[in-house]
Amino acid sequence: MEQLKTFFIPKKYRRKQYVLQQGDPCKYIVFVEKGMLRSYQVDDKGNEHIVQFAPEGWWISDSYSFLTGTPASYDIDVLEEAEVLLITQPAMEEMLQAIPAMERYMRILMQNSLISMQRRIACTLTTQAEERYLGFIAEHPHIGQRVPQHMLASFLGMTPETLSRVRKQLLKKS
Amino acid sequence: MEQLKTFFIPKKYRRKQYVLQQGDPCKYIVFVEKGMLRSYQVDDKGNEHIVQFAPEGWWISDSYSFLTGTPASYDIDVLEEAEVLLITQPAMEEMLQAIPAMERYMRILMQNSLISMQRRIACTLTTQAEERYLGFIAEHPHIGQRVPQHMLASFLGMTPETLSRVRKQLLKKS
DNA sequence: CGCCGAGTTGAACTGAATCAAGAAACGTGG
DNA sequence: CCACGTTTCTTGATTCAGTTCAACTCGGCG
Repeated sequence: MEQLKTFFIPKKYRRKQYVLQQGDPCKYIVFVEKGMLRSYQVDDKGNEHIVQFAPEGWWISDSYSFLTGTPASYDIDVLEEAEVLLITQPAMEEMLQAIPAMERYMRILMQNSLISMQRRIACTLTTQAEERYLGFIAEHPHIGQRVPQHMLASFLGMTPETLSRVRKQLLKKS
Repeated sequence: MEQLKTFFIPKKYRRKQYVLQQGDPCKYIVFVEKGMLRSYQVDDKGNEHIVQFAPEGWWISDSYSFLTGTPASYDIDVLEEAEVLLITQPAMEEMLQAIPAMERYMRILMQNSLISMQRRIACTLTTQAEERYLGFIAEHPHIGQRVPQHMLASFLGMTPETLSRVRKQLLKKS
C-alpha cells in the first residue's frame, strides 16, 4: 500500500474546476477518493453530453488521449468537491513494472468498465426514454440522488425537458 | 506461440450458426482467425440490435456472462464462415499464470475495446443518423463492405429504411 | 421458373427535441 | 439573515427526425 502511494499525486479540486479540458493532452488517470467528477463532450450546438460519472472509488480519464498523447476530446470537471489521486503515463509504467499484480488489477478494471459500457450501448439501442431512466436509477441509485437532473438527462441521451416529463408520468402511475 | 496454442480450442463454424445463445452461460471467449461473427440482443418486439461485429483478429464474447457464469444476454452467431479459437475460463486462468505477459496483453485489449465503446457512446449521444453512418464507414470501411445493410442499420441504432434513405441523400449530395 | 431475402420508396404517425416562459431552490455577498 | 442573481426544474405549444407499415423491385439460388 505504502509503495503504491508513491506513484500517485494526491490533489484536491473545487466544484466546477476543470481537471481536463478538451484539446489538451490528458496527462493523468484520475482515481476519485472523495467527491464526484464527470467527463463530457460539448457538441457544435454547445450541448453537453455526459460520458461518465465518477464518484468515490472510480477512475476517470480520456484513455485515448492518455495513451496516445493526442488532444483530449472530452472535458472532465468536478461536480462535488473532490480528493483524487493522479498518475502519469510514466509513473503508471513504473508501477506496472514494480508491482506486476497491478497489471491484473488494471485488466480487471478495464474489463468491468467495458462490460458496463457494453450494457449501456445495448440499453440505448433497445430502450426508450422511460425505461432507460428506470434502468439507470435501478443500477446507480446513489448517483441518481447526487447529480442534478439535467445532467442525468444528458447522460441518458435525452433533454432535461424529456426527463422531467418522464418522471411526471412515473409519478402518476404509482 | 506453440505454448499459447495449447490453451485454445480451434473450431470452425458455418454461416448462420450460433456460437452462443441468449440464456446459456457463455463458456468461451472467442478469437476470430477467419470470417466474421456478431453479437446482438433481441428485444421484446423481436428486433435485433447488434452490439459488436468481430472480423478476423477480433475477440468476442458476452464478458459479463463469461466472468460471472450468469446466463448470457446476447446471441452470438456467424455472418461469414469462420475459423476461431476458443478459450474457457479455467484455461484462461492457467494461461495467465503460465505466461504473465498475457496479463498485459489482455489489459491492453480491454483498454482498446473500452476506448472504442466510449467513442461509440459519445457518438450516439451527440450525432444524428447521417453523421453516425459516415463516422462508421470512415472508421470501419472493411466492415461496411462485408455486412448486409440492415445489420449495419441495426448496429448504428436505426431502422433499415432510415439507413436506406440516409444513403440516398448522400448520393444526391455527391 | 418461382420464391425469398434484401433493399427501396411512399405516406402516416409518434416520441422526443426545440423554443419559450415561469416557478422553485440555492448560495453568495452585503 | 435577507435579497438578488443564478441555476434547476417544470409545463405548454410546435416541429421534426426517425419509425412503422405497406407495397414494390431486384438479384440470386434451389
